[in-house]
Amino acid sequence: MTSRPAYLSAKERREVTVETVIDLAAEQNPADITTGAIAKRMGVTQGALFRHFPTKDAILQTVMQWVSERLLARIDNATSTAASSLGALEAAFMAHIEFISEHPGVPRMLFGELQHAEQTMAKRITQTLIQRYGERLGRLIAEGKKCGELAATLDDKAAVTLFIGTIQGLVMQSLIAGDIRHIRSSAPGAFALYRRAVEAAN
Amino acid sequence: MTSRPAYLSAKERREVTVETVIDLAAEQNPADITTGAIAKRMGVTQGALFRHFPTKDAILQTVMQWVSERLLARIDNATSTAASSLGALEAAFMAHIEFISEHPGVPRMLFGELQHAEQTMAKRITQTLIQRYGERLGRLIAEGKKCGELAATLDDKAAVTLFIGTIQGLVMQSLIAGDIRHIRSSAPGAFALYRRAVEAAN
DNA sequence: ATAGATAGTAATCGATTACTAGCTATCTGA
DNA sequence: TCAGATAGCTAGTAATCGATTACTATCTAT
Repeated sequence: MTSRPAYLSAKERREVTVETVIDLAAEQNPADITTGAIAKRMGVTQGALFRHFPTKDAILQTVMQWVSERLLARIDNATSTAASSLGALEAAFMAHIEFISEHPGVPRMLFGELQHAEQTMAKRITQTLIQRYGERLGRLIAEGKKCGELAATLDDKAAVTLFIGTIQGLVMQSLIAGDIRHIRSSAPGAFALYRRAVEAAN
Repeated sequence: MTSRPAYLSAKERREVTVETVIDLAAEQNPADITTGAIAKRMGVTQGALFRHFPTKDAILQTVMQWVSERLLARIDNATSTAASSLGALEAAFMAHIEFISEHPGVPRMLFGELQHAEQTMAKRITQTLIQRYGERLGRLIAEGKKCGELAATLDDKAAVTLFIGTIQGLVMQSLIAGDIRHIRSSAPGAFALYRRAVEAAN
């Protein structure tokens, strides 16, 4: 029986903090997540957080960085094994849905960060994430048009926006239903519609 | 030169309060709108608000009620004059975009309310709004399928979700760009894609 | 004109927030 | 083993928030 150490290293504590914030975001409004709530969930006093992060925004920065790396890695991994452009888009779509299913707080934090008026670092990281995400999608779409799989007349930017919007619609629906699990079962039908919107006529 | 009265009636003050909140939501995170900020914008002290509203949530309730009535009225008006189901969907889409252009804070407040974990009255009103909105769309879609204008195999619920998602995607794009004005010019292209997704093959 | 009703002010309250200082407990490496 | 480094705790701070109270200014109906 290995007893876990009473103290965590700085690195471990930071990792646990990130996971805790993401867990909390799945249960409550990200804007209402206090440093006290994070600490309580970790079984630590509130002041202890500030041994490892200078400010609360630094915590959120780290969280969004974590999200950014993981999500983009999943997308890259999913699209790399696809045979066609449309297949890659579908794989990316499903990978994103899978990621959200595992971390339901992520889309809430994402949108929450974008809402801020001030340019916080956390917001900047979030904007960069979506920008990179959009670039990857744009590449897939351009590729699909070139090889005739997608409609030649397709508006690339609109196709990217619709891709993100399709996911966002599913997220919103699950927010209203109050049950994130439905997002997995609704995802194939949602992508089928997206496919119709972008694919070439046959 | 008509000088406006020093005091407003209770009714007028409530109306001004609603408009002020919607204005503020266009500029900052709805979650960060304080009673002090609302009062300051109105040129009144913070305590004065509580002459006309028992709590802050009562203010937000009134705001969401205002949004609900106005938005649904616009949708109903837009769809009533349309010749076809697809035309009605397009009219509803454009009416919604127009509403958002006039009140950029509205989609932010909507999403913000849905984020809350607790079942506040303001959240309940927001859920009802989206439910009614969805019902109207569902009726248009079912009608379009019956008359052969939309694909017979179309998944009704997915079509409703995608409609809302398409708008949500435009909102998100404008949040990132930091400029709500682009939503108007991007809207036609976005709806063109939606149309491709739902219309019957020809 | 004036009395009652109502709209707004000034000041303050208690609760909550992010953050900090000073101390203690635990870990780690020579 | 033991000393320096580090993780965590206790107990605060100042600032901010929604809400209340006691009072004043303005409006309105007779």
